[in-house]
Amino acid sequence: MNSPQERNGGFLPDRHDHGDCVEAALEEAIAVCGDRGVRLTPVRRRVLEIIWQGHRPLGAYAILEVLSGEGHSSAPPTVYRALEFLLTQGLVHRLSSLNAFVGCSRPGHPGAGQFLLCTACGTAAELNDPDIERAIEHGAAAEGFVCRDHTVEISGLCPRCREA
Amino acid sequence: MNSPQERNGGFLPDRHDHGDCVEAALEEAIAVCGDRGVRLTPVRRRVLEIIWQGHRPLGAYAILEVLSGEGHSSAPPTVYRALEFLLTQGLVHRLSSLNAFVGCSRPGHPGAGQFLLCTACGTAAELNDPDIERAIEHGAAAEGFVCRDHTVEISGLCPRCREA
DNA sequence: TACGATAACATTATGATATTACGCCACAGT
DNA sequence: ACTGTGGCGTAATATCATAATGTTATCGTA
Repeated sequence: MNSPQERNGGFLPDRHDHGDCVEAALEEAIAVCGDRGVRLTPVRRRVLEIIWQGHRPLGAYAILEVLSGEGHSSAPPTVYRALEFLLTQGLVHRLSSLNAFVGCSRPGHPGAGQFLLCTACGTAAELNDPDIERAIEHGAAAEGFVCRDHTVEISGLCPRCREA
Repeated sequence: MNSPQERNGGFLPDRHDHGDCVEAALEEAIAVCGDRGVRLTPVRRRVLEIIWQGHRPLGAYAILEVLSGEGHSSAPPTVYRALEFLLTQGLVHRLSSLNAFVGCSRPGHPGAGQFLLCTACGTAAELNDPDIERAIEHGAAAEGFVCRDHTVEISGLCPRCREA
């Protein structure tokens, strides 16, 4: 287990106790929401769980399918509302190159993060590399541009797939 | 006018001869396609022109609308096929955070570039900042990840909008 | 407990983006 | 002229996301 500040962002070993991952993410989400006085309702909580269940980005309609299969009467707005909440609270990230969502490994922290997306196995890893952030900030400033947000999504092969 | 190697990637002054921009982009595209023995057909050429007509990213359906308004009988596949060609030849870039397309300022060169997207006026500027590329490559390598491609899209305020 | 305000949610419909499938036609090489 | 290929037109459909409207749940207040 990593520190509570940065959990499971990187590529993980073949066998880790994934139940623990999900549980830890949930506990932290509960804590974050509690601190902020916002409500992690059952739907929101369940969506977060579903997202954490894989270490790979999940599309909104894939989440919807899981929800629907559980008896929750659900339609797209249900999922998108939950996602919007989770995004706002920094509990998940949106990957625009995949139109998909992934759990945030540093909830409660600012910053957009950078993502490594394996095109072979679909897993995602989150970086929070200050050098990358600095380089971006610097490059933008050189053009007189003020950064508000950034999307950094790197596709390629993860350590495991690279060998195979 | 900039060098033929890097044209109009950055934010431009209020009044520049935009007809020249478009014309130069087209000439270079013709040259690149000629060198490679691929065909810049009328549809492809016209789509490239339309994209270059603004310095802002344009959605596929916006392009389609322009084409349709010109008597070309067009449907989504027409545009997407042209875009796919232009992307393959490195003549345009796709901005996944906007689902939109923008002319490449360095056609014929490798690399994905980085983009500054002004949320106020909608203009886009392309960077090709080696420091950013290095930082990304380095950060990825530290995770044992092999980069194939990357998406770097920075949203914020361009120099002009920042003042207003 | 009852009340009113607000946040969360359900439902239906629709908008926006992108692709599949199929067939025709133009053009280059023979 | 024949033929193979690539490019394009067309219709249908898949995929991703939001608008609009009304209902239900929750919370603070009395």
